[in-house]
Amino acid sequence: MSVTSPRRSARERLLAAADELFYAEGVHTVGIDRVIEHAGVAKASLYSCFGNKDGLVRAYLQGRHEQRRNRILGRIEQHDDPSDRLLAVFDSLAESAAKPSYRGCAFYNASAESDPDSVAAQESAASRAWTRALLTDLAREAGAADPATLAAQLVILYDGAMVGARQDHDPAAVLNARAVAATLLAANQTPSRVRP
Amino acid sequence: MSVTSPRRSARERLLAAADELFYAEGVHTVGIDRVIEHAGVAKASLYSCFGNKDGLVRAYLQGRHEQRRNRILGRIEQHDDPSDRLLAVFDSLAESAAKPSYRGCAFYNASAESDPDSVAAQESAASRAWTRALLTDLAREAGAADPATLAAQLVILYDGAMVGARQDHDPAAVLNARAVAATLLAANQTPSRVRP
DNA sequence: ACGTTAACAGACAGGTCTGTCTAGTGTCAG
DNA sequence: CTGACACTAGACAGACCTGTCTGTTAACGT
Repeated sequence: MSVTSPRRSARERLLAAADELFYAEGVHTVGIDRVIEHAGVAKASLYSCFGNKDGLVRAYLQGRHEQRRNRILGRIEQHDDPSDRLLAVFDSLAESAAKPSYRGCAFYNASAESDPDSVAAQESAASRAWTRALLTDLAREAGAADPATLAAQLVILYDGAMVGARQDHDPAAVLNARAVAATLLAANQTPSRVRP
Repeated sequence: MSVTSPRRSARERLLAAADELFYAEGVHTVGIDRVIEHAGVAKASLYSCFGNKDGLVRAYLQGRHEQRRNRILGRIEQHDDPSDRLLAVFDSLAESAAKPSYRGCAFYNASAESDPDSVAAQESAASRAWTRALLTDLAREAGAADPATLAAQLVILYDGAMVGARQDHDPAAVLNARAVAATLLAANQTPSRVRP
């Protein structure tokens, strides 16, 4: 009884270990043996839970997507003003990029080491489609004259901020991107819809 | 006689093969055997020319940097107007991203599969520093009020365009980034310096 | 003619990686 | 008590990867 379990299940420990190691060092660099050692789990448990390494990679990326989604939606909900809600997406990224463990976009990193039709590419596409749809909705709600085009520009800023913060070891790129996003949004808003 | 050689040297063929395979499939995924087979070169020649695989990776990335540098500078020289010269950096990227073989930034891709103090990370930092300095100079010559800040924003757009064009298989991201860059430049230019 | 140099082909060692398999341990329901 | 279940430990096969080594061939300068 007490809590659900005195020790987390093998699956949970494997996912936690994969999340940490794959993100820090890359899905290709980190071998199965490293993951099971870090998780304190037998190899057979890994193959019983996830089938093969690709299955573990997929679960790792899906978990990353869900975490990111929850962080962003949580940030958005803290605001009422439509412009603030849109910019909250960048605030969420700023928070992530400020952590010492930040290593850029898990999806891009994973697909950079894999072939174009790999699990990583599939999950990356899904995650990008969600982000783009979210930004399009937020742009529309903020009164953008052309939500789709503005969202495309915001995606570029978001991607560029992720890359820059990682490669230059400097989260300031996210603040710069947020500032440009605010400028673009203001320029794109239909004046008649602006409330005093 | 005739041309310099009836056949390119082993070093040249190795670099060409490495450039093609490493860029298309990743420095980690592609093994030494694949490279020498594709180059039609003996393994001993590779180790004689480059010492080890890291040496080949370094030469591959340095070659990529030089090619990119030449492409960009060639584009810039085609223009006299300072704003056009700055935007030529994005035109050069648009040309690259339109090719079917485009796979994003070779430096980011290579460093995504390697540890933070690897050859890839070093060459990536060098290449990024060059790009940032170039954009700062071009921004200054175009009359930007704050060349350093504008360059930082342009780097974000450049990175974001590279990532977007790759992950979405759509070079339109570069055109969007170029449009935003033109807007930022116009907003940042000191009006007094504009010539009629 | 001769030595140097660059290049070739390919075997080999030593290591790592994925994935399978055997065998044993602990827990819990009925 | 018993059987199902989840898990552990670790050996193993087969593939692949880097780097070394041996031996051969061809061009070129002196």
